[in-house]
Amino acid sequence: MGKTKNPGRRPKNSTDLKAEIIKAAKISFAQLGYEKSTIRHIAEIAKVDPSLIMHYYKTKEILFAESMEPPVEAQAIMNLLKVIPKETWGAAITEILLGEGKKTFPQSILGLIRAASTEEKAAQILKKTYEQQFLNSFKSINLDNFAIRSNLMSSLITGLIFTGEIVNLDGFKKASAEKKKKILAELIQNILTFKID
Amino acid sequence: MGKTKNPGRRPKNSTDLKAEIIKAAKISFAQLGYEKSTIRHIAEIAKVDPSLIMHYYKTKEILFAESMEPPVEAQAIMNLLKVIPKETWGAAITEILLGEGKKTFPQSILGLIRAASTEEKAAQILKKTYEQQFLNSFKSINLDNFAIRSNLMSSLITGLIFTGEIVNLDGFKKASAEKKKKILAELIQNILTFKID
DNA sequence: AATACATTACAACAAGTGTTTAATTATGTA
DNA sequence: TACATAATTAAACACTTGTTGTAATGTATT
Repeated sequence: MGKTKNPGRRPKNSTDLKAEIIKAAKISFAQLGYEKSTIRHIAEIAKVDPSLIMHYYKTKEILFAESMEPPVEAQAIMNLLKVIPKETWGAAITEILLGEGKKTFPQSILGLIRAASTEEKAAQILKKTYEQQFLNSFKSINLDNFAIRSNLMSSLITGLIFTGEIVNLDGFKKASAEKKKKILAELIQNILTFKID
Repeated sequence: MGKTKNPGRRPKNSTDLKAEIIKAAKISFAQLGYEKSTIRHIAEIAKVDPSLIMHYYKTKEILFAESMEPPVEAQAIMNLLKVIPKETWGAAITEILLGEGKKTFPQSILGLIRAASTEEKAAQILKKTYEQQFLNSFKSINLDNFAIRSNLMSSLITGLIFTGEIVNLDGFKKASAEKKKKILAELIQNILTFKID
């Protein structure tokens, strides 16, 4: 892996620098946001010449857009809610989000959140993500006040990631995996079932 | 208010451009974040020459720091919790946050949230704000798991503002003021009183 | 072997950035 | 009235940014 000092066409099975660039872009955008992620910096991470980035992706905006694929645990939630009893929703969704091995929320969404603050495009992707993930799911099972409840779900996830990863509050983060799950399940259950009207 | 085309010392009670600058900086940082808020743009809003900004505040970072005063409804919460019954906490805090005339969350905190994504300094201020506002309050009344619960409170506020103002989800925003209060009260009450251990 | 072409590198540009320097005007003070 | 000094501006500097132009080198194809 890495920079080849000399130019020239590479053999078919050499390192795919185009992929390397996207990988680097994802890391940089997630850590630094859009503006602070300079082409030169991304190039350095990918061990690539800056102009190579422009060669493959014509502009920084395109690079950004292509490195921001929305996370897709979407369908899982909808399918699940249809077949399990209401009282177990909280625990079930929690399992999707934090279950088996994942002790934190998906990293990809952190990048989206960070970038969304200043990049309209990121905000739009994030919106669509949440809508697919929650709004559509809740709507399809005819949950009352689904728009509000899905907003609250999105809000919960966003808030936890933001306060944990960006603001560096550790109250929730420091809790044991078990405790975290229990808490999250409780909150979600409440959001989905508390009486509104 | 406004730019005076000619240089020269102003009479004692002329418009205080220094204040005008901070006001413009707040607006710009809140709307655009740190990087996109150029000195020239801020100067334009304040109707002032860019170099005047550098004259009063030596660097952009200083200007940023001075325009980020933390919002201070802090004490109110703590004092309140001490004297009212547990069952009314949710409604009471809601009243502080959304009561009387304020139909949205304080604007100043939106700027902090937006900037925190890329500016460590803003993140720190936000952290301190939340700690003063919630953590200390909850601790002082010996609320069980106060660190977790205050993290959840911070998370709730952050999430609602972020999804509402940045991601542009409108499920919650579109609800009537009355409904909003009711929902917020319910969520807060749950966060503060649900059984953890 | 010749040629086309994909892949990379180097160097430079134009625009925008934060910042500095020097000059200009008006006020307060002696 | 004269002078020091605060308030403001205009112009430029040094640097970084995204981006481009051009050249070099290798692989695939014929």
